[in-house]
Amino acid sequence: MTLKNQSTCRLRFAPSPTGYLHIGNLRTILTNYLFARHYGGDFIVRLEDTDQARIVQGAAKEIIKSLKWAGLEWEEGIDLDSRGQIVEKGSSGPYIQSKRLAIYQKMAEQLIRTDQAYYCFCSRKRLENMRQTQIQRKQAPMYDRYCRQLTEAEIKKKLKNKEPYVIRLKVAREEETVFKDLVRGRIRIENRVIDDQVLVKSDGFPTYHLAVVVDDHLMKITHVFRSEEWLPSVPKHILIYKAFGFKLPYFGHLPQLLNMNGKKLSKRDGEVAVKDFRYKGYLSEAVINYIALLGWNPKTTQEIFSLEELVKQFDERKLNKAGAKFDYARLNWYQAYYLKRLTDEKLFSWGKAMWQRFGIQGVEPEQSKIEKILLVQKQRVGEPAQIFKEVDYLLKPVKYATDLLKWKNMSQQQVREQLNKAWQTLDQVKEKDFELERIQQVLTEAAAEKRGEFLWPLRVALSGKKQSVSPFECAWVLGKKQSKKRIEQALNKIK
RNA sequence: GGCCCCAUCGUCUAGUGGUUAGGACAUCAGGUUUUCAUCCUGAAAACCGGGGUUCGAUUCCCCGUGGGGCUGCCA
Repeated sequence: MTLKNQSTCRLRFAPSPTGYLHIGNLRTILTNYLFARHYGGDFIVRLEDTDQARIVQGAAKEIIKSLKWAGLEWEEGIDLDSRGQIVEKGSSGPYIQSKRLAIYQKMAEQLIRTDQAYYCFCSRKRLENMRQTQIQRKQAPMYDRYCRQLTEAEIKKKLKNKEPYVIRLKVAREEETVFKDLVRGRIRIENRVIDDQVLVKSDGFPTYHLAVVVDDHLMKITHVFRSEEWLPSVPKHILIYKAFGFKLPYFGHLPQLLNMNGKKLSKRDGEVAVKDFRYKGYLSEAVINYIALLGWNPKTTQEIFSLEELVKQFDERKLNKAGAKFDYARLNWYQAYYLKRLTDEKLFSWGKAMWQRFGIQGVEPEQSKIEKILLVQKQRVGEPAQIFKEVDYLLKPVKYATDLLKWKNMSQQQVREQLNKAWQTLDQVKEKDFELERIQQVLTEAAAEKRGEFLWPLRVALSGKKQSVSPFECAWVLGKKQSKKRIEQALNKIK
């Protein structure tokens, strides 16, 4: 039933520019993307800006940026040009719904001509009163179809008087809608629970229901994966498809992303915008890998997937039905995994941006020092935003209690001897040889059997901390001069 | 209220009409290490409940329960 080895499948992502791209939304997009790529089809990005009141300036651009950050590519739809302006590409456009109003109007009128839709002149007040009465009577709130009974003459008169109207779909309530969902299998809904859906609003804009059907048809969309909140709307869509005589696409309704309390993941649960993950330093590889496995898995024990690997292994039959809780701990594990494996080039460019956001105020280290810190810290993971703060002792002067220099029951005299030895050892390394490997080698040799006695005071002298990165790494990052100076300062403290 | 969807360790999940119910994250313990982290080893940890079908149900069916969603001139 789903096409295999067919190059003509076309899938889309159709965001509303009402806010930033939500992480749950990215997961849904990813499913569409993986399906399109796996079967060699097209991926399209269309803007659904039919709710004029809720449009947020700049949201569309931000959404596109998030998609690009995630590493997704598409052949048709809206995109950003080199100056960051929204442009359109592809031959099925326009891809912005507000530019397609004439199309929807024409299609809606066609439904009226064929007696499958009708004008409704009911005021919002009447609708609201009706709804309240129905709720009080414990009835399902639904339009009472008052305007279905209007005569031809009445309608003409009202239109002539420019009375505001909407266009509603005529739903045959005695029938039932049955369809096969790609994720959930057979679903049956009785039409008596389906309202005479508004297709065109009084401002002339289509509702989602009309626009999505018309556009998906005109843009030849073959498969639609979307969040399960759309499941109850499917009969409406199918009814519209049938009213037009359009061929149905395949639908697949994906479970939602939940917070750790099992509720729909929302802003209250922390930052859920894709751009926030990016800002905080999460790598797109980690985010993609993690969310791909929320609701889908390969049925093997493989946990690590690149985007390419996901495309290759994608199988819509392996999509899950149950909602998945978003667990930051697991995302962090992926983050650690990918951070460690970043090429130096990528690590440095990532780190540069991280320093700009989360660097230490009042300190402006050389680029090479930041790079050394990155190389050290990538092994130690933790919160991306803490990467520099965790090692602030390498960037700022240190303060510590003299006693901290003592390893177990060492005497001051012993500490002094060990620090002197460390100083001399480092002093003998030439400036140009002052690399991590060399430092580790000479210090380890100098320590011989007494690693604790030698390395602990040295590490404290260099870091001022009970817990820190290794003394080798401290010395390497600080450089020869700074390292010697810190050892001297430690020696002064125990005079 | 009505309708729809869902249900395996704390979390993401694998799996089967008969399994020691598997893996990963997190947790805990031990090891490595100058400390912390990493890393290695190990442990604890689950089939929502009740009926039915069956020689036998976590698995199939029904009913509950719980959770989620929809019920807008939002999407």
